[in-house]
Amino acid sequence: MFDPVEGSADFPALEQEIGRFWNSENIYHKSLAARDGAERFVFFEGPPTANGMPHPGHCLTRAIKDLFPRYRTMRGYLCERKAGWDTHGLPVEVEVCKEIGIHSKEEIEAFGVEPFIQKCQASVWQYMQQWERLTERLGFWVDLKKAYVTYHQSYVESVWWSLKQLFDRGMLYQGHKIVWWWAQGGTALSSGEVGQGYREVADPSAFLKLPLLEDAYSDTALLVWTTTPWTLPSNQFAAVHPEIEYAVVREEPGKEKLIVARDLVDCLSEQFKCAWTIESVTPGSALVGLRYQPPYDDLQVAGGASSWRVIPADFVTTDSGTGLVHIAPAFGEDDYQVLQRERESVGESGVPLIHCVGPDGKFTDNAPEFVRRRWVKDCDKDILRDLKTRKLLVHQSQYLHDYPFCWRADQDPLIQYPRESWFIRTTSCKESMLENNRAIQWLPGHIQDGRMGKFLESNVDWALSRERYWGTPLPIWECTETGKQEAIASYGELQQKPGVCGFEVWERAREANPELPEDLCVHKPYIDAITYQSPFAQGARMHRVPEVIDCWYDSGAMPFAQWGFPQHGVEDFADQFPADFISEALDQTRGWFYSLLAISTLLFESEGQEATKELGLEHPLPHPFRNCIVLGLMLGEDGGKMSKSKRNYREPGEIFDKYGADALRWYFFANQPPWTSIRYNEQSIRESIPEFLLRLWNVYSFFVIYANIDGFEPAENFPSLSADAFNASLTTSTLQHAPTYRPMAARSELDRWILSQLKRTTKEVTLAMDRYENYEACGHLTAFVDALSNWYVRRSRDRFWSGETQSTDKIDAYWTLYECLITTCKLVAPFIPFLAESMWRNLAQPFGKKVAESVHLCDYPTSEDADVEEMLLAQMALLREITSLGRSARMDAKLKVRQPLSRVDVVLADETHRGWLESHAELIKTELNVKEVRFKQDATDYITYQIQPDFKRLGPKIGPKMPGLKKALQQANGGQLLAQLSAENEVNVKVEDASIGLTRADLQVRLQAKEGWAAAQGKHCVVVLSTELTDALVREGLVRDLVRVIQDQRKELDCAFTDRIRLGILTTSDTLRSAVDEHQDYLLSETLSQSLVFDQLPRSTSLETVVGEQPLQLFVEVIH
RNA sequence: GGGCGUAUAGCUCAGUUGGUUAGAGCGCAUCCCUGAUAAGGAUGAGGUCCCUAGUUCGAGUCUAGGUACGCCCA
Repeated sequence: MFDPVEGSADFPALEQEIGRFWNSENIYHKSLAARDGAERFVFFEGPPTANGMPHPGHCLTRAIKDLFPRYRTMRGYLCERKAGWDTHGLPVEVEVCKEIGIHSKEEIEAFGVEPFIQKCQASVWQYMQQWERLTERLGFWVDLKKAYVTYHQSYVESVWWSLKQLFDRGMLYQGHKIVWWWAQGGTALSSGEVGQGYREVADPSAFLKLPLLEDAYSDTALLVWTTTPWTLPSNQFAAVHPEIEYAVVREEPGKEKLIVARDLVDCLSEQFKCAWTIESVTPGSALVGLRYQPPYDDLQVAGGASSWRVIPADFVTTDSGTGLVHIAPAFGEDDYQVLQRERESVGESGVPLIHCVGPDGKFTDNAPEFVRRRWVKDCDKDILRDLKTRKLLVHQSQYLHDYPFCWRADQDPLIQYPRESWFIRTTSCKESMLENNRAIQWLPGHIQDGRMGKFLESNVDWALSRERYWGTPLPIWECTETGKQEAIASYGELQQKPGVCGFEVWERAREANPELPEDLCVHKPYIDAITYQSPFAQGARMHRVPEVIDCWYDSGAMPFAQWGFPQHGVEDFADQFPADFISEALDQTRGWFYSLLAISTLLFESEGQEATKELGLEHPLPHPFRNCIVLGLMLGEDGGKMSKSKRNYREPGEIFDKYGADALRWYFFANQPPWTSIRYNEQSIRESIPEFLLRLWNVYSFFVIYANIDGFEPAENFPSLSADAFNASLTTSTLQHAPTYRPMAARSELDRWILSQLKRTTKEVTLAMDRYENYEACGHLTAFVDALSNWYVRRSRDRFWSGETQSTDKIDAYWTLYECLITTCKLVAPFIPFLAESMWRNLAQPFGKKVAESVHLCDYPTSEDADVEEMLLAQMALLREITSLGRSARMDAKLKVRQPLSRVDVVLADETHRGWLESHAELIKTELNVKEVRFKQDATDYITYQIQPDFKRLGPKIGPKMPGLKKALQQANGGQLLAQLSAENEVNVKVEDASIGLTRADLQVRLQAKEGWAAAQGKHCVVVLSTELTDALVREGLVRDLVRVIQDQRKELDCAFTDRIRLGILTTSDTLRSAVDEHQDYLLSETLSQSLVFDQLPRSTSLETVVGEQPLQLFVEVIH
């Protein structure tokens, strides 16, 4: 006996129960143990941060991350799934600041770095429970207990180790970086944060003169444009494009001359409402080197001789401005690079950075007196007024553009500002990164050359350091005397240093609070306290530099840091690198995907190869991952970004409770390829249930109901097989030992058909999944379940209902359906693990402990080509088309299926399968409720043949003659043409004076039903109905209709399937009465009636109704 | 402003190396089935394949330009 199955499934409840089973029986770990020693399938978990609520987007990521490891495990690979948590970074600090109600770095310092860090550590786990619940409820199998955590000491030390490698190889260096700076908060913002804060503002737009100091250009000034007047006191250069032409213009004789790009002369003079005449034209290159009078010369610096000159720059355009660009290297990325280049050409010390703004965003004492100590943006107006009085301002207006503000304090504009920063020389391994990138299989493919490729091409050195608190401390110690630096790879290494001290700060903290996690000892401020004797100078001490690192580096280091490599996990790392599969959303291209690639390439190539060899690693040029599915972004129900405040999505928890995790998973996998951005939509999730889950469930439930009624016991009298011979996944090779099991070849055609279909599906699904194409795989599964439900089961119902419980045919049907279901639940297990498990547990249960206790411990089905009867599949498809067309024709003629008809004629476009179809006339008759089926070859009475060239075949041969041929064939008599073809094998068609010889293969034939027939045409055939109704047919139809009414009534009366009834019919219709007389036996047996009278039945319910057009009163009495 | 992507039925989305009648599900309409039954099934209506130009015998598909939206970067 199988456990009875509910007709209407409660998937959420079922899933909870399965989840408990997995937990209590440790199924995940058993699935690993079962693959012990097998080839690995390596999966890396991109660590989410647990200090934000998980939302539907995370469900997609986690569903995909679950699908392929499950699939591969069933395919025989060992796939460990180690969870991970990203715990460092600014977002954590911001959360904590919010909690204690502070903002700036000063306030953090005042609050105390120590308590602040402790709060950060605690805050990291704020939403841990929600994450764990979601992970479990979704069925994402991942080892949460062994999760790697980026703030853990072992992780931090692993990161330190890698940074020391880089430092020792000169790949880690200090330099300046122009950052977006939040002056009020005293911190740089990451690009992501800056991106959030752009909004349109009106800034001043000023055109001003920079008078040239060269004799050859007396009384001439450069005209430059700026939208940030506050940067003018820091002006250092004026840039021109060497290949642009510049014009010297003058408004009227005697007045001063101006230099602007020639192409902009008209546009600017119009804007300024002045009439310029061009005096001369010169290429930009001729202007290079000219000295000019800066707007402010308060910053005369010794040795700054090369400043305040015209320099060449490629980024200068004539799209806006004047074609001459004011350069303030302190306040612009491009500008800063100009300075760097100048420094390279004249020697580092030659060109100091002109700079008169403090980190607080206020002018320093180097600035002109009237702006000192004032917030720079407030000084724009005063600076312009000052320029005006000095007659340097040519024109002034407003300029609308996007400008970034602080995302936390949206009144604070950000400014670009130079900061001392640590860099990783990623540009030195750009080529290797590109090479690695090419070795990765990206899905979708365009990421490779597109977003990732382009990003790598424009690679700049990685700005690693952050002037923050909660992050992996940069493990560099610096000599107080000489400034010389060295990198440290572990806490232990530090403890070994001569004259080391400062551990007491940590120890005191630990004493004061024994609960404090040990891991904090490698964090600020404790680590900062540790100093040691300098090896570089007698008596000097080594102090750590204050910075922490970019948390993207943390995540990119996970391939080795998750194991604590190289202090621990050397073998684990060797075994599980690189990854076979990773997946995250598109936004990780420049995030995790890049950090993985960059770190892996940096560490393990060139010099690193030596270390690689020493450590026994096999991969000289690693691509840290082989296959990467880049998920599309998930949008809210309104097509906009998902946003909590807009409430444009459902919480995952709600979805799980209402529809279940399988429904959500199937929606993700089967509705679109995962890389398209999808619109999260509750409706579609709901629809994935009847479309697939419920259909499968219904077949399963059908099987269980009847198997139990008929006592079908697959394990009954099963021979005792050795453990080797008995496959715990219940494959054919095992089932075939059952005494009543007959080989596929011996079974009926329908059985062979569905089993062929099953095997083909298995093959297609496997091929698709091996290519990481879940969407395609789901398509095949949907088609199979449809075939199983809507053709196999439907066509087989009579066999299951037959009274001969032990007939071979019936038992074949059970075995066929059983095998289909057993295999299907293995096929769908990676996709909808809960439902699959529930089915498996029940279906396999008769075999007891010999079978796998979980479907996820099974081997994935495989198929042999030889078992697929391709011909049969094609024939059955044609048969289904014929019945479908027959129904269509009936619909047109308004003849319902219950009304028997005398005949259908089927005209085939291709005669290949005619013989087979003729032998299946019986089936067509039943499906279409007709008395006779005729296959006709010549059917010109009701068919016209439309002949078209086979474009694909003839295109290359006849090319331009195609339209002519098409027309000629259209006009020809199709029937004749085909007749001629079958007689002579070739016909000649005249096209534009040429004659083209055509064979049957060169043509495509379409059939078209002529008007006036109840006919329907498909791709391969036309079905024509005989619509003539004889009295006998009408009578038969009436009885079938009557049967339906009686069956309705049985249902109304809550009859059990086996209840017998008595019938009474009162009617004035002779037609109906004679119809009933004629078909009485049929009527009685169909409705399980013991008797029929044309009279009332006293103790019964009655029903007034109409059958056909005949009114009657029906009496049904249930016999108890 | 630059890069990448997307645009196909009322909605959500497919659409193979270019092949001439563009598909699915939902919704809608009409109907069927009634021993899987608060399910199931059939049929139908519904399309300027974003626009313009080009390449080609042939373009939803390739090229160029444009429009709208999204993401990334500024």
